[in-house]
Amino acid sequence: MHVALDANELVQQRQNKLQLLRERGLNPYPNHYQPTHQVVDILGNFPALEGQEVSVAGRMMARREHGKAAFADLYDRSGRIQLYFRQDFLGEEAFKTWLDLVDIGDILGVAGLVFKTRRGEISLEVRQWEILTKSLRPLPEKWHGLKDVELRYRQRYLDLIVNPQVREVFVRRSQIIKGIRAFLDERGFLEVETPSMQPEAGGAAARPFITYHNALQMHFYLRIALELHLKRLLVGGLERVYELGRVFRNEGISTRHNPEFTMLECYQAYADYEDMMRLTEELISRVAEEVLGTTRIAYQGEEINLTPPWPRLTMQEAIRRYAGVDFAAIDVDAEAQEVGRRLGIELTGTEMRGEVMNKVFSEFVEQHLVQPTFILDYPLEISPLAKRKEDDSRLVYRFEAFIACRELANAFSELNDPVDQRERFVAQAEKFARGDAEAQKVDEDFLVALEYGMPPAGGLGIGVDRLVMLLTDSPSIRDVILFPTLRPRED
RNA sequence: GAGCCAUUAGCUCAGCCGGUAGAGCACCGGACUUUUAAUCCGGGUGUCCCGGGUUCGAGUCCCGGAUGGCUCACCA
Repeated sequence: MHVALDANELVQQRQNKLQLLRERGLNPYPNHYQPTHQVVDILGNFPALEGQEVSVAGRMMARREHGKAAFADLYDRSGRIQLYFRQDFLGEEAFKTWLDLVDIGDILGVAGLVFKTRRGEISLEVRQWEILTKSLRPLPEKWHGLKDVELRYRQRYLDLIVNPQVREVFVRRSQIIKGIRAFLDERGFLEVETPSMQPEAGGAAARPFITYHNALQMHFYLRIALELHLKRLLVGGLERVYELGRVFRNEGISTRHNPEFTMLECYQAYADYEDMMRLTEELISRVAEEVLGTTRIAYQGEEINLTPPWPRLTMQEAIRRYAGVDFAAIDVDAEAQEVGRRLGIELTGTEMRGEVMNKVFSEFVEQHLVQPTFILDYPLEISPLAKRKEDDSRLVYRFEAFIACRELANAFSELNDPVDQRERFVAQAEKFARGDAEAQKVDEDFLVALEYGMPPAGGLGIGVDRLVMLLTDSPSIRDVILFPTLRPRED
């Protein structure tokens, strides 16, 4: 891939042209160019601009030669405009130089008169042109675009140049994130930033990345969640906070998992998980409405209706419905394992009741949750940071939102009892000691914060990349991350 | 981490049963002053992913490796 610059003839030809430009006194990399218009301004204001002189800057992407005249396509960030070059308008020398020394892919500034061709296309009759950047490598083909997915990810700039749909996805991603901010800001949430490098990685069940700080002579973990620091801010009285932040999980890569990804977490004092359900469905439907103009979307051929309210189903009901077993009647771990095995689930024999429940859920229920659905009341064993239910101490006030069979949001009434929290951490630490690399450890610093008193609160986490996938109809998370994690290529 | 698939010109791809490398676009030379996948004439530009092996002969068959994709595992 890292072909030496002189490796092939096409590059050599361009380098020769670069040299010739310099010899003719043209700077192939000038410092400055000030276009008067963007392409979209010209296309959108043709009646007012017809016959006027304007200038635009952008990348030349196609050329159609006709002897002593030629057409070219110029793209800027707003769109494409056709350029018309004529020898008798430019003079023989300027015309020939453009013809001989400018290539597809070069970045140009052009000034000329706005007109419409015989075929009705708004175009620019070029009176002056200058090269703004000489391109030394040939671009991928215009008709088929760049298809090689490996090149698309490794050289995303090429993907963006030649595949216009790709740009659309990332424009939309930006709009989605802006929409999330606007929604939360309106409701009085304060956007904050918390550390990415932490002495312990907590707040989720995941293996962390480790890094090393030289001056402090110690290891840090890259965060796997935003949770524990945001809750410290509730203790501090901020009451409504959110962070849109990158988190890092040292796990496998798939169409739904990138090692670094973007999470939204928000926390609201004096709210519970019911409030967070309403917040979740309002947030997602509102963002869809803003970005797509509708809450009825298509994802990979499925019609999905995001209009609130979304149906709610407890995890036990869902399992009863789709797997035909009733965990409410099961109390001991061994009995739960027996039920799991009968359903064909592989178990090691160390699973607790709630862990079996979760496996059964994943295996039998998730595949049915195409339309937005809240699954509520999760087992306590797999929810060490959520508040215990008052009417069933085996469960917690927690829900996940599923859309298109995928977990999109995870939320709960936050556990603020420091004694209970310590016990949960200890249980997690025991699992870690038994070899569960994803279990959490006791976060003493966080416990001290809770001991000062955290108000009752609801918290919500949303996988932003997965939301963007949903709203851009993208099948892979790599389609919504500009530079997804890849193994570096050895040469 | 496992299974399957892919890797051939700058890009998109073909290449049969093993016989010495092909197309379109791009590019180079020529013609052409309103074309738009411009057109017409001429030109193939290559580490067939890498390394071994089998064979008279390997893009093709076998083994190993690299990278990527999909599925699975992992991801409460």
